[in-house]
Amino acid sequence: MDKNEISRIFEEIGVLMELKGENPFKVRAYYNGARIIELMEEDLHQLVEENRLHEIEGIGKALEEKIIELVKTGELEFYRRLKEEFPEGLLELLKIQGLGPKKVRVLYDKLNITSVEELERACLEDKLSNLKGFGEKTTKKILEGIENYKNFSGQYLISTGLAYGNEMVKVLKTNPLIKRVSLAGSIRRHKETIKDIDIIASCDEDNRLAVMDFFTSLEGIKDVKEKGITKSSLRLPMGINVDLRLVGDGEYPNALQHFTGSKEHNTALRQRAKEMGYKVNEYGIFKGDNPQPVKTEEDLYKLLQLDYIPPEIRENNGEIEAAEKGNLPNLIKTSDIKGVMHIHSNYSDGHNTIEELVQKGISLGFKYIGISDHSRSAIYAGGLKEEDIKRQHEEIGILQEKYKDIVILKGIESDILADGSLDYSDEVLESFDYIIGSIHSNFSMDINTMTKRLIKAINNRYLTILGHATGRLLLSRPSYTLDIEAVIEACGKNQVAIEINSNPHRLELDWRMCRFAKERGVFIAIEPDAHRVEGIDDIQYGVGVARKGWLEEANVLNSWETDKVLEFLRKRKSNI
DNA sequence: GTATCACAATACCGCACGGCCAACCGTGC
Repeated sequence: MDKNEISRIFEEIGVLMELKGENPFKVRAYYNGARIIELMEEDLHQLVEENRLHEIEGIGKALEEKIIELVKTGELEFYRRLKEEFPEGLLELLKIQGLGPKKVRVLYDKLNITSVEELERACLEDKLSNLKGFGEKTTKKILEGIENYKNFSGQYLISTGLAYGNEMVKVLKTNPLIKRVSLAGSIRRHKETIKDIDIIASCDEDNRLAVMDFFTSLEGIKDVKEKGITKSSLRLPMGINVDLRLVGDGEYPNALQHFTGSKEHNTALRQRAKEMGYKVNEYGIFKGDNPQPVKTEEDLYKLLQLDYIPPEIRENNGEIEAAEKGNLPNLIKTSDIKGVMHIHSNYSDGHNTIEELVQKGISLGFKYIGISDHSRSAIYAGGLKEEDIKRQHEEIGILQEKYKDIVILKGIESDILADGSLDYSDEVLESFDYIIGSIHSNFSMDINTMTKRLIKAINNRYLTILGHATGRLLLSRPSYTLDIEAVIEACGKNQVAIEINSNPHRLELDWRMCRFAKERGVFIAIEPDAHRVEGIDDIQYGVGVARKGWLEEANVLNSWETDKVLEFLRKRKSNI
């Protein structure tokens, strides 16, 4: 059993214990354990072999025993028994906004509600208002939550898709019968959320059955939903479906192109092919009945007299016209990133010391790294008081002496307060190299008040970067209401950069707005919002969003050389 | 359940807000 699966089980144990009403700290120990295992760099099996699990902070005797049982037997008696105490549907109910373990428990105990459908019916029949702690407003709120849930159900974050998808592809590559294999579909296009994992592979016709046997008997799958010689579908324990399509190697480029989509892109591409006297489908490209020789996806686009269109921008947003004219953007790459500025240290709610973060930056070849802890109003996150800031700046000074190959910047992630002001006096704000401004509280404002609040912050000369501009959390919380276009325009006018927050739950500024920002001369900072060293690797997801938004090096602040970035920060601050 | 400078007993981010019910509890950041 691999660490992702063990992490998932601990997470679920945490949820079930909350339902049971266990001691909240005990519950947190399991959530904490799940996170530690997920982010662990060492080999879990090796740690079990060497009996070294307890050396990890946060893993005590009880969790150690459970991990060992899972690794050795693939099962966990404690988990099995815990699961039996509640019907499976209750876990789904917890995903509904406004419903926590306590309320779900009451719904189950008093009304025997075990599924979202039953809950919806009970709300519509007004059965909840008789329950203690429930009233008219709660029912209304739950119904809204259900609506929201329905829009999100069956979807997963791109990070989840990539983690499992890449692993699947890696395993398939070990099979010598498979000639070529790749992820396809929305994962390959780097959509922020995905429904399933699509994989395309090629092999000789005689080997199809053997390859499908291999695929459907892989370790760690929950069940096989369908099995054929051209398509098989299976489900992973966490619920996500994986489809494998198997074609001959000659058909591979077309199949890959076809199943990468998007549907809209393919429709437009087929239309173009038709005008040129070709026919394109998932099996090939034809002139009359004659298949045209195509060895790669690149060949296919070339035959249609187009530059190669990267998968991320295949959304029928003008990419075909641009490819025709040779005007495709030279999309930003992860290797272009020269530093990051949105990182939390253990001064606030981050896990690592500044020195550890700096060392990680150096190991990634960064030329600069900025520390931006939470500001004083973010009490839940240990926001920095003025004396903490002084202490932090002193430490950064000392570290800068020690590490000469990287520039360490003094930043802060300042809360944008309800009235649009930043979280410290001008004198304190002046002491930072840059300031990221983000909204963390008072989300429910009408569109005008919220837009004014943001624009007031953007007009403040100390604000350098607007953090997670719309506050959405993918698959759980919609953006707050704001006039995003007005906000972007204000950023352009003031030369305030906008962040693409690379945390897989955020991934905003949304790629759909990136081109709007680009066209208005707004610079984008692709930031990890890391709370521990490993979190910095999340920039890969942010880069995916930037690519989807047609961004190039010139648009991305932290792909610039150090001098240019420092100049940008200095200029902004002195712009009175 | 974990960590701890008391090895048995204690602390573990802490506050705002909304809603139900009348002073608080659950949810969410």
